[in-house]
Amino acid sequence: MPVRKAKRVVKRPAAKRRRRLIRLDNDERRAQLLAMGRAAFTTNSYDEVSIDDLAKKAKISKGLFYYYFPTKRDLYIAGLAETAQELVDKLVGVPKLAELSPRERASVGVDAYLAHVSAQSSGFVALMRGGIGSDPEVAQVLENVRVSILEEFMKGAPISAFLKTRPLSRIAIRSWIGMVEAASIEWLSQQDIPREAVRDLLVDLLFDMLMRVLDPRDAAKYKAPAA
Amino acid sequence: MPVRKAKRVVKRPAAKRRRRLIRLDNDERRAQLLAMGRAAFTTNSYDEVSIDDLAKKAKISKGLFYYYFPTKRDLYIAGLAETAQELVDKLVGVPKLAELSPRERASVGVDAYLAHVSAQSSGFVALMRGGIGSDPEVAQVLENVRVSILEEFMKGAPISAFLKTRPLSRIAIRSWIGMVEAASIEWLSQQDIPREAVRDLLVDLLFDMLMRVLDPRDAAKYKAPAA
DNA sequence: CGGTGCTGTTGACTCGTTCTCAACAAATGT
DNA sequence: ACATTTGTTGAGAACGAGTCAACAGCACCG
Repeated sequence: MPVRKAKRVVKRPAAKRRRRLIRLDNDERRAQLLAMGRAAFTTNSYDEVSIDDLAKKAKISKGLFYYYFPTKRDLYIAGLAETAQELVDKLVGVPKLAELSPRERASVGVDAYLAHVSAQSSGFVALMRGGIGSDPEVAQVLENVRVSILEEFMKGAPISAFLKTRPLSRIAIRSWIGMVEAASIEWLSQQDIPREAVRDLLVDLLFDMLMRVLDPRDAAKYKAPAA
Repeated sequence: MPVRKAKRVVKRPAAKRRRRLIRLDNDERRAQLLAMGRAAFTTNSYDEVSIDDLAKKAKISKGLFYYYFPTKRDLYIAGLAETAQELVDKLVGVPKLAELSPRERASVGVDAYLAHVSAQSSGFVALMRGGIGSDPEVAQVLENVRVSILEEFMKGAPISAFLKTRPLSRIAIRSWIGMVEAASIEWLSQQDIPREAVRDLLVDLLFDMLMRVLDPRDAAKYKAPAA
């Protein structure tokens, strides 16, 4: 019979006082870890965050972390999705959106977006920078935010119709979104610009863009004031 | 006396045929590794690329890699900088740029940019997605690209003056750059849109933007054709 | 031709990090 | 009292970045 590797002897030194386990409800613990993870990822980059540290700060064993999240990436993505959802919720919560004209709707929406951005600045930057380079799941989260937001505050305007009929308009809309994000980030890095100025510029350019991309007949409806 | 771990005996088995070393010139090897690194990072994300693998593919020891690059990050950044430089060079190489009107210059510049983007699609995407989330050096490389390009094909137009006089114009320009990048990425993901259409849209919107941000007196000079 | 010094090259090793797993303990039945 | 479920632990496997002392190829010099 082959020599089996000796079973590891788990000796429990009687002298060492046993720390009483703290047993939490499943959801609570998960929530705790998720919150701590989000905090960590907004202040540090992905690799800088170590599960060992996280577990230490949460006063649990590393093993327990993996009982709740299969991988570190899952924690990251879960946090990102939550951050993203908060942004969407904030915008969806804007009251009376449906009653306004397209232009007013866009203005109120962009304003709410910028308000959120400035309130959550570091969280927003963390969301945008993506953390993990080109992870498809991360990209998906960002994609969902963009689509949700547009769908929401462009409801009523024939945006979805454009997307289908004119291929260029899809690019145009994505471009404008890219513009909003770039503007937000730049705006955060300067203190002194009033929100309304940024908002008006973005809204004006949105309609400038629509004018150039839409059928002339439809475009007339959205005619923007000249500069 | 405690049992000391026996010193590892470095035995050179006579039977084992010694592989003759391949000794390369310093620059050659560095170039080889950089090229392989760039290839790896354009098809895989930062963490997916392992120096062990890279060394294996280059048929060298891992130690040698670190003789040429102090860290993995350095390889990454060196590659990124090269990719970025290629983009800048391409645009700077556009002939007779100085002779054109601002609008034509912008148009030619954007066109060259888009041409490069479509030729180097995966390289461009790799450049934009940044790989490492919020690394300051990576951000610096991207920043340099943007500034160089703008400086180059906006030479003559009072861009730098705007940046100083009107705080909003800084945001406006960054926004437009964000727009160009977003448009490029979206354009790459659709096959069927002619380059000229994207180019014209971007240029038109650039001047729409200038109209809204500039002093009315200056703006008159850049009046864009209506949609 | 044999030394000598420089430099490209090796491979084993350290260290840190993600992720695994069998044993264990606290609650919850029955 | 005993059994079951499930939150929890700690050791360690697996792997990757980065280090280091020794080594080999080559040019130069006598």
